[in-house]
Amino acid sequence: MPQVADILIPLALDTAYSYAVPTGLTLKDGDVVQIPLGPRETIGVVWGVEDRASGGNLRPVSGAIEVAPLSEPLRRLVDWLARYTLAPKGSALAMALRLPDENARTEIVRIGVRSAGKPASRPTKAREKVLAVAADGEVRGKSALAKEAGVSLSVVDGLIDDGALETIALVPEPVALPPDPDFPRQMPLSEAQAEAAAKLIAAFDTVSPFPQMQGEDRDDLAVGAVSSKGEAEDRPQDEAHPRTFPHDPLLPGSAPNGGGAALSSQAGRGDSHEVPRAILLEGVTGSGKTEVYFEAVAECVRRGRQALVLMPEIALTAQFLDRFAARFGVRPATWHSGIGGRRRERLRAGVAAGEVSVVVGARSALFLPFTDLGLIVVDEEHESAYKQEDGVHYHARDMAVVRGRLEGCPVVLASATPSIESRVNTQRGRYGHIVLPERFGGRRLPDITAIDMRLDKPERGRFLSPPMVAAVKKAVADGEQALLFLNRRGYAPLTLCSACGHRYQCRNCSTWLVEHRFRRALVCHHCGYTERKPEACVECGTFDHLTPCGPGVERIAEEAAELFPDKRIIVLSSDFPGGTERLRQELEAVAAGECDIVIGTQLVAKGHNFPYLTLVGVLDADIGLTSGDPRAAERTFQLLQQVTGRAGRGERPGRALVQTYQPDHPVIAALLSGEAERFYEEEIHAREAAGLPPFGRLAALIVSAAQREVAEAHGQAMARVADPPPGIMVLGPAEAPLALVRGRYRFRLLVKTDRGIDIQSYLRDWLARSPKPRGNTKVTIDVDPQSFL
DNA sequence: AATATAAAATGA
DNA sequence: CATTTTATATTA
Repeated sequence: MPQVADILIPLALDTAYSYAVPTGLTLKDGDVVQIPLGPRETIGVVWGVEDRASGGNLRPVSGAIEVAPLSEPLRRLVDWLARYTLAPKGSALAMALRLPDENARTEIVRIGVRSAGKPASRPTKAREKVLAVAADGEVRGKSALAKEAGVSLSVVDGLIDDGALETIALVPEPVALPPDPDFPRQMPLSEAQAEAAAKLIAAFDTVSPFPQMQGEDRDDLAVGAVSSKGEAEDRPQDEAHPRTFPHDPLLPGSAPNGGGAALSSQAGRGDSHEVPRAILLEGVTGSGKTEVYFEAVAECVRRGRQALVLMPEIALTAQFLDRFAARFGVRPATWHSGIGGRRRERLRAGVAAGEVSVVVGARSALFLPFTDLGLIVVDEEHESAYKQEDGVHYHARDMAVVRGRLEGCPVVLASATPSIESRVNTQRGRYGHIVLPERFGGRRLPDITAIDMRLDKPERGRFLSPPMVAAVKKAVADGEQALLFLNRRGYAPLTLCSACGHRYQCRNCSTWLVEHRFRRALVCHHCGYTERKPEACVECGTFDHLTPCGPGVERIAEEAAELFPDKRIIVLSSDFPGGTERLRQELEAVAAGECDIVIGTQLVAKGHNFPYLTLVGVLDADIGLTSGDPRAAERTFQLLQQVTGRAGRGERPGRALVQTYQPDHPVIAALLSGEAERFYEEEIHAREAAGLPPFGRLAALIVSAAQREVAEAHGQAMARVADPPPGIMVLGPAEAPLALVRGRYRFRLLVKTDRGIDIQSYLRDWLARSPKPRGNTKVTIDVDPQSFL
């Protein structure tokens, strides 16, 4: 019987294409094959094979490619991802299968050298130094040998020509050395840590393994799928998303025991005996969460299975890798966007072969071809960096929960400041919850005190209030480190001419230009537009009347330098002069105590630990509280809790001072009292009272109008949704100003649907049926289905 | 994504 | 009307 294979191609195609399987070729699901597509050849993955006559008009599969096939859980993850994010299946596949890089194919053989045992014909001082180093007979890289001997490369080359050194092809170093789960640890776990670790380890035996997953479970893998009414929201409907593949247990309607009708949204929900989909590991800053989940990683390795630790890219620091090495004896294999070429391919191959047991990586590591995944840890689970906002829109934390269920392995979400989603999920019993309420080693959390800026005013033109100045003065006098936190890059967020009142604005974005004094430029933080800072006002021509309004970190540095002239001050922000490598070095230097006062943006709140830091001064806690973002309060609270938590993690106790104009604001009050729980309760209630779900499946609908004149003719550049289509709830704003972004007017609003429909095509159809706007306006819709509220 | 085809703009 | 640029459709 001839065979037909359904091949999914890693392109923006939503359906698999059928190809004839040539006689003599055996294919099974997941195999990677080469296929003709139009006039060219590409690769694809077998998504299904059927015994049937091809009908004669199908093109044949060209051949199989000798790489590890995609495992069933990974294929199901692709299906799930595509459906959940409304992305074409092929695009989802492209996350897990990248076309083989031609550069990576050609193996680069590194040449090593070692002593040939005979002396140099004409010995020189430099040559002797090299031979002395090489005398041990070890093989070294050429440059490594030259560096060790303190000579230049040409000396080594000369000795090779001379015959005193012999060359040897280096075996490529392994992508990762095996971590040792029983490596002697330097610091014993605290009682609380040991207890938490034991709970995590117990989870290895309670997760439901993959083959048993069935019934309502299948549909209910969803992670962010709870509305205010607590009903499932993301149950896709068959008619909106016709099934293409013969057997896909994740899709409703294909269950052996009755299909879609049995998929009650109530079934299985809220059952306390149900196995949790993930475990939230919540530990205050300094509680040693990492050490706790390292124990789960160790247990996973002991069981011979693979572990994946996801981190936001910025948190993948040398500091973290060293902590890993202190526990496991070696640094882990790492995966992030910067890893390319051969290294990337070899790591993939190592993971697929099961040789690499632990991978620490950024969100894209989620799609690595693990053969036997036994644990996923999502560190800093609240981080918004887990959201991919271009291409396929997905949230890596949530997809980690999905992959964990598909692989039948525990998923640990770790954070000091968990997201609202995870809190709600723990409240509802969907996620387990382990709490570490106290710091490791008996250290205390920093005392947080507010400075009411209405009472303690800074001097004119200054931004540090007297109590803040006094606290910094005392800390540095005692030889301690102080951090002044202000989440604003540059010198001043707004520049105006005091002669004519002209405000410098971005020509693309309707935002104010931020002065960067070091660079002598005005910069738009929205689109990156930069112009030289003018000598005279561009509007009225007056000299010396450009006035900076408000502070940025550069301006604070200026003030601090005047107040503390003999102290070492450093400014750390993402636009650090000298690039990321220099920035990394500076962060290390600060951690080593080579600095007295750090002035930083949110960059310093994440990833790095500063053991000498005892004082954190938040210069403006109110930033971000008034923005239109519905998550503003949550984000601000998390950021402030993270940054104040930097203090006092070393020997000496820490404290934090918070400058604010609204000490009674719920966010500030919660921060001061340390009552995070209550804050989140209130936040969740507030959202429900406002008719918003605590979170849900949302789409941001972006309407772009092509022409400025037309947009402005339409009622003062305001756009509105007069009549949303049924099934779509507009969360707001119903009417909003058009923002000019890269030459196009855009209008962004949040919509929500509780139906399993394809939001994008649904809205397109609705738009096509709506009355057309006058003039030459082109309206397009772009949907971002992963913008969780 | 790569390629084919259609449509629009350019130019003598 | 041929040539070049740009937008849109197709790939099994």
